[in-house]
Amino acid sequence: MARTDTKGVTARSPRPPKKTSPASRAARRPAIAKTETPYHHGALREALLRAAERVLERDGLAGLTLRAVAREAGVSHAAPTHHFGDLTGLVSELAAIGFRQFNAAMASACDTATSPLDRALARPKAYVAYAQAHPGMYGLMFRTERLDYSRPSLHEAAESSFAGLANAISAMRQEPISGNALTIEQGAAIARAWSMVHGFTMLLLDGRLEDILERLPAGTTAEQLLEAILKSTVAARMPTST
Amino acid sequence: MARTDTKGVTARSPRPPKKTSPASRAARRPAIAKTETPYHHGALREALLRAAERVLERDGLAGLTLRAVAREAGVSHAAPTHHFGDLTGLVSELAAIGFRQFNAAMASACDTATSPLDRALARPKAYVAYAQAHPGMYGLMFRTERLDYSRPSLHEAAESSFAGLANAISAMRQEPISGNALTIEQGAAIARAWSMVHGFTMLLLDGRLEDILERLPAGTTAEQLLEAILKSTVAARMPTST
DNA sequence: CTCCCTATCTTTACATCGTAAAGATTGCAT
DNA sequence: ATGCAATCTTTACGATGTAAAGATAGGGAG
Repeated sequence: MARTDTKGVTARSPRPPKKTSPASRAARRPAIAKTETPYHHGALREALLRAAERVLERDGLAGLTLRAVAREAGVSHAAPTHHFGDLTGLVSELAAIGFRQFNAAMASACDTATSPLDRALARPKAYVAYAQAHPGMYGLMFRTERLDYSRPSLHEAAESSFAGLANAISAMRQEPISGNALTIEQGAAIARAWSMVHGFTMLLLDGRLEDILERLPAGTTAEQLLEAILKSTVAARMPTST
Repeated sequence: MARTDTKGVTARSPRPPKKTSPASRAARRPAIAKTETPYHHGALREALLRAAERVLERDGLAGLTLRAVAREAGVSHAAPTHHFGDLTGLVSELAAIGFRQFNAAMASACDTATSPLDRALARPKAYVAYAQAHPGMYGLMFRTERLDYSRPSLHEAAESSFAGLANAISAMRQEPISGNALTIEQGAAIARAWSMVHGFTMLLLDGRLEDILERLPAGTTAEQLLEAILKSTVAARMPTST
């Protein structure tokens, strides 16, 4: 254990001679064991991201710290710095992964839909389903102030997610959306759909909908509540659907 | 300055004799100055809450730490512990204050409305307006995992906020809402309204609506976007309003 | 009126975190 | 082969939350 950051070890211990003996590490890894943690990991960046996702799912957003991720990956606590700069960097790259997962889930949900009403319900339901399946990741994507949207990967993934939403609204209104300009009605339609689903998701993940759910007929699930919301909304807004 | 937590002072300094001389403090406060920080503050709890609100508005959610609040109030960093237990306690009490402010703002907004359409628009607009005027507080109330809703003050204030929402929906649908049971339609109406406004607010505070706003006709404000959303929603849902 | 008890506040201590800086190691180009 | 640069580890430091022990004062019991 050359790693100093193992949990529970006092950092203020009286330290040995100033210069660490160069032999100490080599002695433990005598040129035979390549499986033993080599000094140069080779693919640390990806390993750290995988570790971060594991930590996020296991310990939640609060547990997602630089040092915890380094521990999970089995490297020294300062190793992530070189690949991500700081916590914001790591978290932003992880959020980009989340957005890509999310986009993939949305796309596959749209494929399975047949009727136009199904198409209208499929996306929001997939949206909430993703958030429920990956609450930590969703929280990371939408609730963290420590996200740097100037990072290309995150910007791109989030932008793509937004484009998917705009396209869905465009399809539902049966009018094309010009890339750069929006009418106030189009903007309102997009913002409304997004606000509704995002708000519902946040309230659900925060347990704030419990008050409503427990007053509904016994056994009513969040999905059913969402569906009830969507159906009345869509019925009032879809053009001439029987 | 008997306070050790003044920013920028190394905590690891070689400390003087084990026992602090009891005269040191008395010498600086020689029974004359009652304005000089007395050992017993008298109303520290309220002073800490006021300080916390100041810190929150000045430095945002990230700056709202126990020690920062103690500094702002001019007491030792451990003083808040006695009154709030831990950070969750302080933050929860502050959130309760926020909910009460919020409820008051909503109530006064409803008073000024005249026409039924105004009544329908007044609440959501006041909701977003509050969040924009107090972004830190709103974030504290709705985005912090460190809230303990089992605290009576917070539970009560949040409950009252929810009741206000339910009443407004009840009035708009022109049907009374029985205290304990809800039909699925009623629940959907409440959850939809709340999700929409909450989601819009979150996205707005997070700057996620900028993408939409800058594509709208130049100079369109968030309020106008919200109004466009609300008008189409209400028009589709209000019973026989011209 | 005095004395002690208890609530209130301060000091001290420590584990943890993010981050900076310097040292160690290795791959790779020259 | 050799030296440079990228990668990883050590060390260090300020900040935070929280626990525990010490200091102070207000107020009731005698």
